[in-house]
Amino acid sequence: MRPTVHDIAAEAGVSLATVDRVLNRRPGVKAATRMRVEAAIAAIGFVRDMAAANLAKSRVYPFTFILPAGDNSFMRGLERHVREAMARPSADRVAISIVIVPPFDGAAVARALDAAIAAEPAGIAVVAVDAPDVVEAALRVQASGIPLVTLVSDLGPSCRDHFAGIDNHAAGRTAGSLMRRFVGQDSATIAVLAGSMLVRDHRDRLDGFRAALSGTCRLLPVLEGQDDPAATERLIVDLLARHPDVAGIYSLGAGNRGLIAALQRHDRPRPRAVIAHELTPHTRAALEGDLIDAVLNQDAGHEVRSAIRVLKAKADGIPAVEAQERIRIDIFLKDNLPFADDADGLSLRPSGAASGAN
Amino acid sequence: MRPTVHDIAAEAGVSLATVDRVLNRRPGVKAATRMRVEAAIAAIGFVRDMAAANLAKSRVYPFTFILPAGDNSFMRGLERHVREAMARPSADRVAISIVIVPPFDGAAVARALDAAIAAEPAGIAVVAVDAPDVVEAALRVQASGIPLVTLVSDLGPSCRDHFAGIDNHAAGRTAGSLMRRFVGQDSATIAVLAGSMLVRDHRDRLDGFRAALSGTCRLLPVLEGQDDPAATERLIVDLLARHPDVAGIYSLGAGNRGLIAALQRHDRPRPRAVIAHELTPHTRAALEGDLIDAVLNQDAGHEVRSAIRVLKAKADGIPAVEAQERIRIDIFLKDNLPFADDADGLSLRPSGAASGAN
DNA sequence: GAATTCTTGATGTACGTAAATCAGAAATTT
DNA sequence: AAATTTCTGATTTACGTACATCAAGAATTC
Repeated sequence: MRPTVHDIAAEAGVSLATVDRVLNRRPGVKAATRMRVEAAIAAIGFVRDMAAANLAKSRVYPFTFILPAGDNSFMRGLERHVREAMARPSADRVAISIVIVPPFDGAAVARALDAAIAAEPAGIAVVAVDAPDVVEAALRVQASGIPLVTLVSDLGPSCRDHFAGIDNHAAGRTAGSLMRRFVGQDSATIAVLAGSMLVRDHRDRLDGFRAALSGTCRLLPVLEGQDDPAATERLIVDLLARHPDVAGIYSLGAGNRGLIAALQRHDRPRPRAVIAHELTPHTRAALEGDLIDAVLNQDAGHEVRSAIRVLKAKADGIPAVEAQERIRIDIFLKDNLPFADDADGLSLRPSGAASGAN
Repeated sequence: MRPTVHDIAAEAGVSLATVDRVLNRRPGVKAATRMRVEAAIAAIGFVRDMAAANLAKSRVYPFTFILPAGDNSFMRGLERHVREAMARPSADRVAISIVIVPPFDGAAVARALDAAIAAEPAGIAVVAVDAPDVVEAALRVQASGIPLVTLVSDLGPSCRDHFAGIDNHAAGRTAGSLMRRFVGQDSATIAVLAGSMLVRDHRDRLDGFRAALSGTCRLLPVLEGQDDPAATERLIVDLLARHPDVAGIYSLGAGNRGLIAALQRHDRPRPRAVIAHELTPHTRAALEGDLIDAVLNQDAGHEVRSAIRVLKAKADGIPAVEAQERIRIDIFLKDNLPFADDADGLSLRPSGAASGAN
């Protein structure tokens, strides 16, 4: 049996009330007595039963999640994972409210942050847009003492407590390495398709990609499709027409539907290597249909669960172990695809078994 | 506030005792009353507070983990993860005892299983050796009603309740796809290095690898190094001497130390593509030093946590959601390596922050 | 020495569920 | 109708912790 508070009291020769005062840092204990109790705690190796403690406290953690609207598969998958986390009874005593804001709209995110502050939650998670007014709002959040976690897309390290997302520079480097190996020859022509250079994660990926390829391939000017399927499709069709020698395409944003459509329409052999980001129903289908060679992915479920864990820890005043919350960069080929309802943004099944833990 | 048992009682117009009888399937409730209560549960959307329930039950889950001895980095990492799971206070009420048996020794595993049965744990996890006496012992475990999970290496599906490990055929296919892309040319000469064809996971990986490469490359006869560094090193040195044209090496077993040593000693350019399994300090160093191009990995921490979750579920009579417990096949290049104490088998740091959740 | 503060103990209630006991009520059998 | 069995209610204790209250002793100040 694990030692309990009673065992501490017996060991230290004090009453339960005193043990409680020490454990919960309540005033009214002489320094000498406090040390006796702490020695007893260490001696018998007591660890607080958090389940019982939370039960007694009947504590709830009200969290606010701010997510972008739009039909971006990845973001909708993210939202689904948040909703699953809300529904999951094991995710104890967290009460999440979701706020949806227009995509790529810094002002809207800033407003949502201020509204969240007013509601006084125990923590806020936000898919950030890297704009000055968002930074200011984030600083206001921190000033009001509410823990703040950025999700997927970061702000500067000084204006949030934690970033639950991947190292996008490393992701770009990974894409670059794969690209170099996949095209198989030096000085090949490579095209890069981004959503917008205004978002930090896209910029970071591009930097990493360039670094990994430096000197070995010829990079065409970056195409910006604004994550819009139609615009992206036009860009790619045009690219393929004007550069028949393109050996590889790296799509580092979310406009994969347009890319895939263009590749599908293309009548000549497609570029030797096509690498994209985020495993969605579309990229999955493209992988399976050999239109894409590799997909780099960040597991939205992990990110959401990690964000919740970190917010909880911060709310409890426990420092989160950063190393433990690092999000992996997954590489998927058609051969190691997980099942559809495991890791995807959007399940194609009707309701789908909740992908609870991992 | 979430509804409680009291709310059920009020809604159904029965007493708390009756609600308890229904919830815990105790006898002594008329069918009609039981249905009223169940309707009430559904109506108010009651979900049992598992934390409170376990507290009240003061239930503990004694589990036995049977792991192979030896200096195999992956296995030692696995053991470390089990010990971390034991130490973790959040992993509630599981009491794990670890049994170490000689590696590749079916008889020893079988004896350990029988000994475990005698101790009557709430569940057993075992790194299986695919031998007839192990199968028989596994069947005895099942006959005694104890849930059994195979870890990393499987037995037949009929003699265990669950397999906590990767789809090794898919892993082999993935390696094959990468290999084909990395060597970049058809009809290249590829060597395969295995531990032993007697273990199921190695066989499966080879099958998958062959399937992915079928018709495109020339596979040399499989080298069996018995996961022994010295023997493996000799095999590889000999291979490189006799087949200077080898374009790729796939190491599907655990003898990577020998492979790496041989590559290090090699004075001519190494084969274009070297792919290995399991991220350990050795393979990590080799990745970083460009001796290996890619490492396929199964996350030992995930596997251990998944095994525990499944055993717990089985012990509670709840069917585990198989899809949710599927273990990913990770692909690591030097560019997307996680930090050392994140996912590795063995941390090189002194004690290391426990990689608790994920 | 009295008044005040600080420290500690004793005790009780609460959280949501489990589990046991005993007493009735209702339904069934004789 | 009586005896029996089956069902249901009421109540209590427990799990491990949190938290509040009251009283009493110890230490401090005036």
